[in-house]
Amino acid sequence: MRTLKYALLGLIDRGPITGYDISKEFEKRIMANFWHAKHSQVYPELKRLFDENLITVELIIQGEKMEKKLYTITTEGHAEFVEWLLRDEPLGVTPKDVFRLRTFFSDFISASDYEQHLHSQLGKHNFKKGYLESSMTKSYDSIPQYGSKEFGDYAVLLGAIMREDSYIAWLKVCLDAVSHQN
Amino acid sequence: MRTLKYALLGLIDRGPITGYDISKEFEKRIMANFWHAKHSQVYPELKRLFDENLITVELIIQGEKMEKKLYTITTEGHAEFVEWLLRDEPLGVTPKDVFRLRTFFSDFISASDYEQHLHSQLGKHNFKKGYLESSMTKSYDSIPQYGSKEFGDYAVLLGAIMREDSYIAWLKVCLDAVSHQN
DNA sequence: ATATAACATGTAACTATTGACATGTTTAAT
DNA sequence: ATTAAACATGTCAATAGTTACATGTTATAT
Repeated sequence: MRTLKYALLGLIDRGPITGYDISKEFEKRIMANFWHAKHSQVYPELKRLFDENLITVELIIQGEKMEKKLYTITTEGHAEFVEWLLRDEPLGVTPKDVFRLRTFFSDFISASDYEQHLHSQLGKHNFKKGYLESSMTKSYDSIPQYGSKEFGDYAVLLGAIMREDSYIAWLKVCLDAVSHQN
Repeated sequence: MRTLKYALLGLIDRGPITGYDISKEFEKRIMANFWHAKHSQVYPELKRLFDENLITVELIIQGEKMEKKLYTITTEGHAEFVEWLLRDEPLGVTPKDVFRLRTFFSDFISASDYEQHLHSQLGKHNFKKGYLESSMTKSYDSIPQYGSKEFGDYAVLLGAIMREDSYIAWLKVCLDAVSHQN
């Protein structure tokens, strides 16, 4: 499906960007809430997009001699990206989730061991939710206008918070069910 | 991380099972709500678990001559599985989501094109939610006791329904935001 | 009877992803 | 001055996962 290709094209279509900054998006920024790739996957894919004439590259020097590569989208690149954006694909496979897998097999461990797991998970998801909510209040006090870059950022951030809320609610239901029974 | 290894060990630990039935779990059953593997990945992994002495195999004949392989867990296999179950691992990377990726880049398409996408997604997730809810009402009228196989089944099914609910709620917020602005 | 779907097990080639290796520069803090 | 963190770009080996190829059996419906 080459989804990484389109993730890169989208970022480059927003304006010239380096491979390093693209990798940062995947690892620390808003994008990390729904896509991920290591730099070892990003650099070869950029090379490939260049070979396919979907992006161009400009070598620039930062400071004394440090080299950077600035990638820019081509007309074909933009066309292919928008064509992908408009596609309506079937729902992909449900995402894998190791904690749900452990829950599925929880009958192999004691109620108190599973309860401990649930508390640990709750802590991690509450922490993540807190971080997401602070990003939200820091950046937005109202819903950005559709058509701006900010709308996309806002929508996926909101989606990430709602996903954490739902996960936390599920963990609490599980905790309730377990603790009322031992 | 070899998570597939533990997913297989867990299924086999519930009782002797064939590779075919394991594949069915991943593709059609409750398990499909949080893990997935094709039979082309399952068969080689079973071979590997056998080589590692974590499972044993018994060849049985179904009907006239059709061969089946029944896998059973060994003492070491059970020990390794429970050891994994009790592990507390850090939160993995956030799952990839192509629709969130499209939303992130929605400023490249018109409001009405994005609105159409949202309606399509809503249809798919509502359908999935309906299917999950019918499985739920068909199988459970109360919360199963912790420690039973049924508790795990129930918990992950409930989690899947809550996940769909949250996704649908998010799609509706996006739809609201877009339709009030064009 | 016969066709279709489900049962049953595998391999091979390819794509996607990760983790480790490898190297060098610039900025900010002490 | 020096050190640590961040900047910046790559490769390589291994693991994970998908798609297509390959083959044969049994049960169910027409």
